[in-house]
Amino acid sequence: MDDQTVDLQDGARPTLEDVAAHAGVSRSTASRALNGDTYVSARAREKVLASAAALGYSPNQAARSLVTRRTGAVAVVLSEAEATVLDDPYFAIVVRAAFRALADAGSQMLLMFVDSADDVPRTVRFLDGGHVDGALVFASHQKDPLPAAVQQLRLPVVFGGPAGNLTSGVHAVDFDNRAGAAAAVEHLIASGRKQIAMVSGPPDHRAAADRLTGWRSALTAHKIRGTRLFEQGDFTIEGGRSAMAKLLARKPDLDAVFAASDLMAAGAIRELEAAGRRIPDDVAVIGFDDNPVLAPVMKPPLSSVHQDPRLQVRRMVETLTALLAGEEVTPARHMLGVSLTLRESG
Amino acid sequence: MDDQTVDLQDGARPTLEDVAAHAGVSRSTASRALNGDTYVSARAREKVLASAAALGYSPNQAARSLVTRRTGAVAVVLSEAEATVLDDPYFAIVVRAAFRALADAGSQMLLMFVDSADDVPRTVRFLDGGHVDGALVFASHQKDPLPAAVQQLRLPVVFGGPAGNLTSGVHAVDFDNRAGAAAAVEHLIASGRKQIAMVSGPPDHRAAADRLTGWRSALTAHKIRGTRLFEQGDFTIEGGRSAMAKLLARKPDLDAVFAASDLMAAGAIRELEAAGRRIPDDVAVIGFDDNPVLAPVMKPPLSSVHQDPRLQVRRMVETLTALLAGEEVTPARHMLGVSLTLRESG
DNA sequence: GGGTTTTCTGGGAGCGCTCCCAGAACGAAT
DNA sequence: ATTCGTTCTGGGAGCGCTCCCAGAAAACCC
Repeated sequence: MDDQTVDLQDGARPTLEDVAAHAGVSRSTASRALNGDTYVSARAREKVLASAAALGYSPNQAARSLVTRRTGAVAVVLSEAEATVLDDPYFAIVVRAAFRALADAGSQMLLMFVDSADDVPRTVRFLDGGHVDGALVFASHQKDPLPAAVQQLRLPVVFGGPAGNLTSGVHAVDFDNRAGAAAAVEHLIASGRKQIAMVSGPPDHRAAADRLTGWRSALTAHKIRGTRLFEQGDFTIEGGRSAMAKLLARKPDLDAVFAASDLMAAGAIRELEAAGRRIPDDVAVIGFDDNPVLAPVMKPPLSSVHQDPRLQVRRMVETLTALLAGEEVTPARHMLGVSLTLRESG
Repeated sequence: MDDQTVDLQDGARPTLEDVAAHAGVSRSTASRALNGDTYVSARAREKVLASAAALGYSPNQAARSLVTRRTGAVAVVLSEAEATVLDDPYFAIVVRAAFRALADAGSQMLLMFVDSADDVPRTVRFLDGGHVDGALVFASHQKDPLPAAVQQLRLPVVFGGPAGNLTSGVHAVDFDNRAGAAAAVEHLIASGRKQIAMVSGPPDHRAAADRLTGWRSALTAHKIRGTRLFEQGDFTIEGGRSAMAKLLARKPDLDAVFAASDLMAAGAIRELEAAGRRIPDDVAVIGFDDNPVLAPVMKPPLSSVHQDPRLQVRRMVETLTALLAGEEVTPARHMLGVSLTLRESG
């Protein structure tokens, strides 16, 4: 028995030194054994591992990151109004998927919300403070100052969706909003609809703008007039409803509506029904997002453009992981395809 | 000008030493000035602050926590099936509120999900690893092994809702599920309903069990029979729907349903309508949670038992903060009141 | 004025870890 | 045996910070 007796204060956490003493080796050897380094004899490794288990050792992360300059944590930043984050299951899915993907990559997820421009300095300071190794940033508004500020930092960052108004030099994983919108409109046209209105989103919102562009381009591609038959909503049910009301006032005989989000589609449907229109008989409705808690359970079930946030997050984490590993990754906007999920509404 | 010239490697982060040199004071004084300690002359404080700003200094968190034994991070652990977390905006609200409350308390939020029992050891190891100062744990299932495991650790923990099967010795902030359920049933009774069925939740789910008890006790308090007229759902729309189908088969002339969640209430309503019942004329329906994205927008708008997750989280953070400050807090289950929000469904 | 208290300052130690380096141990080749 | 290379080990330095302590400086008292 060459184990040494090590007496620990009862409340104290064992240190590497304690493990080493218990195993009868030096601190260096213990460190090497624990970290799987080369040049450790099988005998020493075994003893160290056993001692670590016996003492219930777990390394002090602070001490380790002080010397390795790695924290093992990645920030996930959601720069979005509170209501949006709450109403939209997209973010719940993203957060969830990010946790998984990061955990698999050996990192912890530090979740941060940015509500208003006031929060930006605080957030930037934190990100710059060496608390995290990298960041995944979701900022869909063009006016959002966060992306530009974050990009200044020497911190690996991957954006989800648009990166504010940054167009080049950034790592981003986005959906092909334009193609998705076009696909929805193409379907409406193919099924014989003539007056295809749109409930658009805030023009400041990049994805919303792209969806509007997709709608418009599909119409023009088919030489259909009425590319101004759109009204702006704010991604809420109420906003969708009032936009729909305006559209009905402008064009009572419209026979289809494409909404830039499922929530707005829900509002539009409510307004249409209040106005006595049957769906999809009188008016077909297609949404965007394929909101899993909304689209399938609506009455009628909502057709919607489907996107896969989990895939998006996985791609983002892959990119960030490569960046953290020091690989040379050329900054690029990675485009993810979307598809049309047809249900009963259109 | 008594500032000293400090040359930094261009990529290097300035250290406290750099700031001190730039300000012409010692490292100790710089530290005191930056941390707002006592006994620093106004002159020195100003110079240090100016130098820190000029150099863009931000303290190395690892070095600081190595000596202070504080990480400045708090884990928020959601031990819940993935689907539940996604479908239920309660968690989005909780996460959001926790971020705010913790940020206000000067802590970062480390969000962790525990999907299955397999995740428990990993999570416990992490929490025990000194990465966080404390934890807020949400674990609503009685069989969940996490609470007991976490409670073993010498880590300040506050539970949200039930703490698995732990009943005493824990800090917890819970809602008065029983009283809420009873209030809903009381209202149904008062408005003349005679056959009040219930769509309950999984018996393993503490809150669900309490809601069932509340329903039952309200019935017996009014000497109403039929305390076995309940069917179990699983907190999903589909589960609510099939439970409702069973209830209708058992008692076609029931005139009210209390559901242990809004999602199940939604399923119940769908089934009731499919069976030709009008709501609330034929059957009154009351849910639980007052799900903000669901209850107000349902057709008809759903009456529901309202609870305030934000308040819950704030209380939890208050308790944790006190614990972290070393205050002696007697472990207790803090009960939060709930209220009945009446809309059109019942 | 000397003495005492209060305010302020700088140096040293040390938190627990990783990494570098010199040297020991061990085998294989001369 | 002697040399050489490889494998393995322990000690020392240092990451950037906070805290303790001794001592300097200022302020206040008789």
